[in-house]
Amino acid sequence: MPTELRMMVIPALDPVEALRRVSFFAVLPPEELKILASHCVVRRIQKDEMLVAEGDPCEGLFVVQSGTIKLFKMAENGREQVLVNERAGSTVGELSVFDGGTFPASALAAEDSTLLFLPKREFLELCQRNSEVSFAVIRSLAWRFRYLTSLVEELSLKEVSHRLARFLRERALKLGVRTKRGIEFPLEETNQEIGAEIGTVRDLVSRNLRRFVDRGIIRLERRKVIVLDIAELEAQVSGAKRASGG
Amino acid sequence: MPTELRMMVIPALDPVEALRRVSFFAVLPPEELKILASHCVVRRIQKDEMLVAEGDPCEGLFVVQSGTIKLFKMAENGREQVLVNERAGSTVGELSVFDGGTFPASALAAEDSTLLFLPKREFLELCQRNSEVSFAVIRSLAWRFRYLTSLVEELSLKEVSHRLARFLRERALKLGVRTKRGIEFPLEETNQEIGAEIGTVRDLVSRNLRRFVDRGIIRLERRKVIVLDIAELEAQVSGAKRASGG
DNA sequence: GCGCCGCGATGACTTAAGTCGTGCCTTTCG
DNA sequence: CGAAAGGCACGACTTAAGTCATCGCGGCGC
Repeated sequence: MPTELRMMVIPALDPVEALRRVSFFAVLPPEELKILASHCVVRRIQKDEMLVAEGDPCEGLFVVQSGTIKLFKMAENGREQVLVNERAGSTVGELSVFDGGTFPASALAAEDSTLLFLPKREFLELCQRNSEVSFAVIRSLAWRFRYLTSLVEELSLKEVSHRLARFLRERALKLGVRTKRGIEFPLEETNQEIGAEIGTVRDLVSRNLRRFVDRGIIRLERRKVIVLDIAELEAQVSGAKRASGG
Repeated sequence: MPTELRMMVIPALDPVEALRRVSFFAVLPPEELKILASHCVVRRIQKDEMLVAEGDPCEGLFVVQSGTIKLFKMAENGREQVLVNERAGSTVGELSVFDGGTFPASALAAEDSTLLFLPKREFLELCQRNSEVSFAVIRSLAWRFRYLTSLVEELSLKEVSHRLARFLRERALKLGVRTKRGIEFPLEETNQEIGAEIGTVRDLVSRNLRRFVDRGIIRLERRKVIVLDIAELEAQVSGAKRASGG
C-alpha cells in the first residue's frame, strides 16, 4: 500500500463515538461522554511502533479507536508470546490504572492505529462517581481473565497442532466464506505472527499447516486457507497431550 | 496425622474475622461485617474433595477461612495444570459472580478446609452500595491477572528447568530457614503436584531436581531441600528457550 | 511382623518441539 | 529490469519433553 494513501486511510473518527464503543463507557449519557472526550488526547501510532514496554509506569488508559494493538511478552532471545490483540472498542492499561502498578506486558501497533489517551485521574474519578462503570470494568476484566485462563490451559495441556487447529477454526468462524470448495479465508498474518499467537515458532506453524494439507483437512493457495473437512478440524482442536502419571 | 486429631485441627474461627482477612472486605466497619457474616453459610470440605467443577454455574462467592483450595484445569488424559492455590483470606468465584458465567476452572481442597459461602445477591448488593469494595475487587482481580500473565509467559517462553527453579526459589523465600548448610525448607507436595503447578509431569520434576543436585545447586534429604547456591538458582530462573526466528 | 500401596528414582526409549541451512518465490524500490 | 529483502518451504538434525517399566523405600493397616 503506498504511503500517501495509508496516511489518508485513518479516519478522523469522532472521539465520542470511539468512547461509546468501549463496553464500560457505553452506559454513559452523551453529555458525560463529551466531557470525557474533552479530557482525552488523540494519539496516532504507526505499524510496528511501540506503545508501551513491559514495566513502564502507567499514566492513564488507552482506548483503541482504530487499528490493532498487540499485547505480548518477549523473551531475551526474541521469541514472543501474544496475549491478546486489542481492536476498536477495547482498551489498554485499565488494570495498571487501578492497581497502580506498571504494565504487565508490552504493547505494539500491529497496524497503523489511533488511540485516545485518558489520564488516570479522570478515569478513576468517573469510576468513583458511577458504580455502573466500575461494574462494567469488572465484567470486562472478567472476560480477559477467562481468555487468559484458556490460554494457560492450551499452552500447558495441548500440543502445537491443536493450538493451530483452534486458531484456524476461529478464523474460519470469523472470516470464513462458504464456497463450493469449502470454507475459505485469507491468512493475514505471517507464520511468524501465527507462531507468536499460538505459542510456537515459524517453522512449526509451517510444518503443521503442511500436515493438515496432507491429511486433507485444509488446502492452501498462496496465503488463502480452504477448510475441506471442518469436522476433522474440530476434532483436532480438542485433542490433548498423550498421557500422564495420574 | 491421626484422623481424630485432624478433625479437631480445624478451628471454629470467627466468620467475621475470616471476612476481614479478605482484601475487599477489610475496609468494612465491624457492624457491616457482622451483617455480611450472617448471610454466610459455613462449609467444611475434606482434602481431595471437589468444591466446584469447571463449567458449573456460580451461585455465590466462597471465602477461604482455613485450608487450601486448588484451582486447576484438567485434560481428558488426566494431566492437570494448577492456576493458583487459594488460602485463608482469598476467595473463589468472584469473577463468575460478576459476569454471570460458569466457573472457568475446577476447584478442589488441597487440604481439609473451611469456607464461607456468600450468596451472589448479597455480594453484588454490597458492591453496589459501597464503591470502595468494588474498587478493592478490581484491585484483587488485577493481582490475579498479573499472576496469570506471568504464568503464560513461563509456560510459553521458559523451559521446565527454569520453571522448577522459580518454584524452588519462591519456596526458599517463603519457607526457607538459613542454616550453616544453606537455605533449608521442606517440600510439602509430591512431585506429581509440583509438576501440575509448573506445567509438566512427575518424571520431569524428579529428573530436573536430580540435575540441580548434580550441579551442586541444591541438596535433597528425604523431602527436604537445602539450597547450596542461591545465586546459581536465581540464574536458572531467568533463562529462556534457546533461540527464535526473530 | 508382613504385605500392600503410593511415591520417588532411574534408565531406556519415543516423539514433539525446536534449530539450522538452503533454495525459491514475492514484493519493493532504485 | 534487476537487486535486495522478507517470508515460505523443506529436509536434516539436535534436544527437550514426555512415556514406560522397573526397583526400592517407607508408611500403614491387619
